[in-house]
Formats: sequence, structure tokens, C-alpha cells
Amino acid sequence: MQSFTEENYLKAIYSLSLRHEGDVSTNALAELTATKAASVTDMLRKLSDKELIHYKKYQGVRLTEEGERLALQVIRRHRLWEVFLVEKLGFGWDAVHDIAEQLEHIRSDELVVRLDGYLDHPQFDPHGDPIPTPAGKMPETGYRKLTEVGVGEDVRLMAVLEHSTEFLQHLDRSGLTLGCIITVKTVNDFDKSLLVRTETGSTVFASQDVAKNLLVS
Amino acid sequence: MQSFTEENYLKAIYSLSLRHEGDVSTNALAELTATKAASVTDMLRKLSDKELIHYKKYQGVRLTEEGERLALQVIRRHRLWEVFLVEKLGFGWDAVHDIAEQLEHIRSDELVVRLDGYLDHPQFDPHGDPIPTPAGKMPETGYRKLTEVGVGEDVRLMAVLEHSTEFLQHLDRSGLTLGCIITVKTVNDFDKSLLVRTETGSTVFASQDVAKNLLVS
DNA sequence: GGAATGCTTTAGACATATCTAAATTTTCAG
DNA sequence: CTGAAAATTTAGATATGTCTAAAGCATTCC
Ligand SMILES: [Mn+2]
Ligand SMILES: [Mn+2]
Ligand SMILES: [Mn+2]
Ligand SMILES: [Mn+2]
Repeated sequence: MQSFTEENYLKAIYSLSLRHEGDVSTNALAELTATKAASVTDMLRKLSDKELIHYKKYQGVRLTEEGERLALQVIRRHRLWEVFLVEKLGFGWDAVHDIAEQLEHIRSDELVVRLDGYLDHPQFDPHGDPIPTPAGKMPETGYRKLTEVGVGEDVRLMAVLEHSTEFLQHLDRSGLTLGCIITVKTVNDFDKSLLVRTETGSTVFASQDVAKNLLVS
Repeated sequence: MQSFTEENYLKAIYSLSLRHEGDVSTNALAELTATKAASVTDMLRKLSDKELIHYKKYQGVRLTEEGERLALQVIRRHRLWEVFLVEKLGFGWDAVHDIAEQLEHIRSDELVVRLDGYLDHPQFDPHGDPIPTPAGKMPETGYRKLTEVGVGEDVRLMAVLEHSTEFLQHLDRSGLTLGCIITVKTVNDFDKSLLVRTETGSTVFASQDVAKNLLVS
């Protein structure tokens, strides 16, 4: 049985190992968990003792099979709760992440099974992220970042990588909603910013910082 | 802001102060929170520093107004989540208490407001307990214990005082459901056990231990 | 190849919440 | 009213998770 804190570290390791190739560094974990490197080292020793991570001093860290299974369970719960908060309670997609950060740690297998059924076995959360299977596998999506799309291409906005309230409210104001079709009109060579046309015909400016957090297919 | 643990102590103090007149004792709290008296004393010092309880060494403890307000907020959340688990997720009333013990600590005012609306502002939880108001008042019910009912009286089962799975499953097997009408047929002078007739016409035996946990009106 | 630099780990503390054992205070019985 | 029993508090420890400061590796840049 893991504490909240251990679950959060497992999730953080999983998340960082997707972002870059190779093992996850102590400093990266310290930044993501908003702690100090020394605290991370302590926790890595503990997770290693429990055989949830592969860890050699100074060499970075990687989840074991069991560690990944647990991380995906937490992510599954997080995303199911986000669906609940949006679909059933009527929260905006910009307001659910912090509450789901708490709800994801509620311990009850039966609860997850019933919640999943009540929500009609959703495949994606309100941010377009795929919901891991009960068995602990993360579905593949094959989405690309909007920054990789060529001028003239029509694509559909499928997911966002950033969950902060500020970012999501910015998208709302820009009329960029999940599922909408967008066309890349121009790419600025200097700052890689984009001009895109939305379904409604309006033209929206997207800095590289915004575009790299938008996933399309 | 209170920790989970502090919230649980506040709830425990509230609950015990209903059970008996006068201040709550250290030992009673130790038993209810499944800790030792020494641990309770430590926590009482802390809650007293925060002015959530009135506490004088060796003299027992009592909630301040602020302490009671917080305790009732926790109880409100607990009972709303129990309603959700039964009404929306289809849990049995015998399976929800432990999950609600976790959910009651989720911190988000907005969440409670929306959950309450989603459930249609319920007045009672699945065990018949009244749900405290958003302002922090506990509604009066005026229920009596079944042990105080005279032979021949017709009463309606309104609530249960004990929430354990075993007790509630026993009631299910006996056909005693919330809202049902029961008639006291005989009271055994020796052990105070009862024979009651239910709506369906069947006769059910209830030991004093069972009857004192049944509230009727 | 050998510093200098930057990560990372260790050392030593602190806060929370718990425990056992011992000391203290209150209560109650004779 | 007084001494024993019961209840409560204090003393000293443990476990978790965090921190700062100092020391130990690793990489890289002459
Ligand atoms: Mn999220
Ligand atoms: Mn999400
Ligand atoms: Mn309950
Ligand atoms: Mn209840």
C-alpha cells in the first residue's frame, strides 16, 4: 500500500519518462513535485526498496513493471474523476485538475469500477488524454503536436498537454475547443508562432508556447 | 486549514458530545479514533492552540463555535458523498461509510456546492442521518430509539445509529429497511429484546443491542 | 589528464502523528 | 478524609516527509 506521496512520485516519474528518452533525473523530479533534490533522493531510496523503481545512485530512475502499473492506476483514477467533474457536476475543464489531484488517491477498487460504469466507460478525459485500461495499459493515440503540422493542413484538435486553469481559459477565449477542426494558415519563421483558422472561420494567433501544448490528428 | 487527522478529531469530539452530557474525555476519544490516550492529549493541545476546542488539562474537552462549524462541515461532506455513492453509483448502504470517510476530506467548496445540487439538495443520508446545512447547523429530527417504544405502537424506521457493514447487512436480512412501518409486539422483560411485526406481516426478533441503534418516529 | 562545474547524495534538523512507560492528577470507596 | 484505582498528561522514541548545508560523483572543457 502506498501513501499519497508515493503515488504522486510514481505519477511524476511516469510523466517525466514520457517527456524525454532515458532515465528520469533527481532534479527533474524535484522540480515537478515542487520539492528539493534531497527530498527526492530520500523517496527514491524508499520506492527502490519497495521495488517500484529501478534506481542506482547518480544514474537516474525508471519505473518497474509494478511501479508503472500503479502509476497508471493513479492516472486512471485521476482522469475518470475529471470526467465525472465535467460531465456530471458541470465544472469547466479548466477547474477540475486540482480537485482530481485529491480524488485520485481515494482507495477503493469497487469505487473505480462503479465510477467507470456510471460514466459509461469513457476513453478520454476532458483534456483529451486517454484513460488507462483497468489492466494498467495506456492506450496509444498517435496524436501530433500542432507545431509539427504543415501550412495548409486541416487537423482536428484532440488533446492538450497543459492543464493549468490559465492555459485552458486562454483556449476557451480563443474559441479553440476539443474536437474542432483547424487549418494552419501561416507559420512565422522567426518565433514559430502560428495563425490558424477555426471552423467558425475566425483566425486565431497561437504562439509556439501554446501550439506545442495542442495535440491534433 | 486542518489536516485530515484534525478533521477526524473534530468529528469524533462532536460525535461523542452528542452521546453523553458534559465534556468529552480523553479515553473516549482514544477509543473512537483507535489511538492511545497519550496521542489524544497531544492533539487536544494542538486543537486548543487553534481555538477549535475548549480544553483544560484533566477536565475534558468541548468544541468552540468555530470547531463545531468545522466538524459539521466535515459531516455534511461525509453524508453528501454517502448519498452520491448509494443514489448514483448504486452501492449498498452497508458499503459506503468507509469510502465516505476518505471523500469527506476532499477540499473544495465549489465541489460541495455542486455535489449538493447534483443530488438535489438531499436532507438525509442513506442511514437516515440529517445532512447539516451549508451554514453549519445540524437539523433536528426528534427521532426516538426503538427501545423507548411501547408495546402495540406503530412506528416508522427513520435512521440507524450504527453504520458498520455487519449491522446493516443484518437489517437487510431481517427485512428492516428505512421508511418501513413496524409494530412492537412484545418486549422481553429479561433481556429487553423485542419482537416486531414489519409491513410485510413477518415477525422479526431484535435484541436490545439492535433496537437501541434503530431510530423511529 | 585534470580541474571546474553541475548533479546528486549524505548529514543533521524539523514538523506531524503516533507509541510505550512513567509520572501526575482526579475520583471514589471505605 | 485518606489511600488506592482510574484517568490523564509528560517524557522519550519511532516513522514519514520535508528542508539546508556540506560532501561526493560525473561530465566537460581546456
Ligand atoms: Mn489533470
Ligand atoms: Mn486531464
Ligand atoms: Mn457514515
Ligand atoms: Mn451515514
